[in-house]
Amino acid sequence: MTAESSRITARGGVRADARRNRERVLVAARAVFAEHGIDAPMATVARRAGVGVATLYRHFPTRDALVRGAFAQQTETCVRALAEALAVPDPWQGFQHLVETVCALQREERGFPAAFLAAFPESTSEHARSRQRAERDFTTLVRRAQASGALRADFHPSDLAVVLLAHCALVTALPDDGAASRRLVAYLLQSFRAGTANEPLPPPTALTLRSLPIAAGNPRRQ
Amino acid sequence: MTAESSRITARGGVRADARRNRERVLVAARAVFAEHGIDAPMATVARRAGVGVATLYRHFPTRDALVRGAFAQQTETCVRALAEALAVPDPWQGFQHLVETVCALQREERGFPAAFLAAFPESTSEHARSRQRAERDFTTLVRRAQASGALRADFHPSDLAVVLLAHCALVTALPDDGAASRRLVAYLLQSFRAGTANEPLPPPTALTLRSLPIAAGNPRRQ
DNA sequence: CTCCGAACGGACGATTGCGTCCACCTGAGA
DNA sequence: TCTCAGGTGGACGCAATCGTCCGTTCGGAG
Repeated sequence: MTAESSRITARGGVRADARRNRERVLVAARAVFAEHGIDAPMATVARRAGVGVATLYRHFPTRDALVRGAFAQQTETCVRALAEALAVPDPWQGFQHLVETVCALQREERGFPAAFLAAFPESTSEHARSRQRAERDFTTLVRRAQASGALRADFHPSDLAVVLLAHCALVTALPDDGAASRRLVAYLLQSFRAGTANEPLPPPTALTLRSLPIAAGNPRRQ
Repeated sequence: MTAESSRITARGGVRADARRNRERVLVAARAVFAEHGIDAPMATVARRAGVGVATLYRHFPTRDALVRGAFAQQTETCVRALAEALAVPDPWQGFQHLVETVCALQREERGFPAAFLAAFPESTSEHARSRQRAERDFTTLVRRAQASGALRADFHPSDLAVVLLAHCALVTALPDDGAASRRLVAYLLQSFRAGTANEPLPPPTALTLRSLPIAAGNPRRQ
């Protein structure tokens, strides 16, 4: 009965203030990651959330856990987008929808791209499974679009990774309104489309060659 | 005469061992930056060069100075590529040559992309001038290619920055043989070409969605 | 060969971030 | 209201990196 009583203390067995703090930490984490990148000090997140460091560590033992928690919702959206894409009748539109949705997500939630690409290194078997499944579904989407003749035959599913990786850099490096991102995506989608002429593009960016973005080197995390 | 005598001590007024060490530091810096990213500890560079930390700092007071020194040659190559591109008779080929050369450089010398994009924030007026000039020349190259009808009319010079930034991420993140890079560049160049059908692509990468590259967040350097 | 000062290497203090420990506080069941 | 398990915050010890200081070494002019 001891277990019983303690488990019922509150909604889901977690004390109300604990649950509230967890939420505050997640909000703060998203804000801080967006502002300072995914490597921002844990203490910064804690301060922003108005909690102590220990509290943060109790809820999320590792930085990875925090990152995963912070962007769980966005990851969910990606999975949903894939399902939606497969549901769209026109194969090309489905493909386009997927690419644009994921890129838009990367664009809107700064910090998410890196989190997304961090790729759940070890992760639970559940994550591995869902990821594997996403890959299979995407391949299906590609084959379907190619069969319809709208997607060029030599497009390879791995090209999606190339696109996302490249696009990631853009949105991470630019404090931008997203013009650069939209432009890159438009260029690429036009290349992906089987043998078409050029279509209109979104407006160009205000970048100059002597522009600001300092792309910090990327030490291999080991 | 004191100035005279000290200035003539050696080739260029610098002691022989000093000049030798400077060179060793530069070589080490390129190697270390390529391996661990541009944020690698200064001490690592010093150790690799077989010199003390102080020596490193004496030759290059700041990390920026070191980075700039290490990749001066590559920067020079970029400038030369631009001149070459303008010299090519066929405007499209000139344009293509430039994009491919710069991207190849980014690909070959890992660490250089970030350095290149670091964009000499303040830098000497000389650097500023040479950069401004590069921009002007590139615009000329673009206009010429557009006038010939080979480059799509809505290509904007700022798109080069978009390409380089995106491409930078790819080569920085992937320990790759360059397949992804070549593929991205090919896709983009096809999009840039005015109203053409698809042309053959380099082979796809071996990336999977659950792939390795961890794109570290990129805290705005401040 | 002798001597001077430029160049050298390594130690050092300062700064910053990480993750844990412990004493205090509080929500909620009795 | 009372009680206490679980929650909380901040201080702390540890590790990594930075940039400087200082005593020593060695190139090269006379």
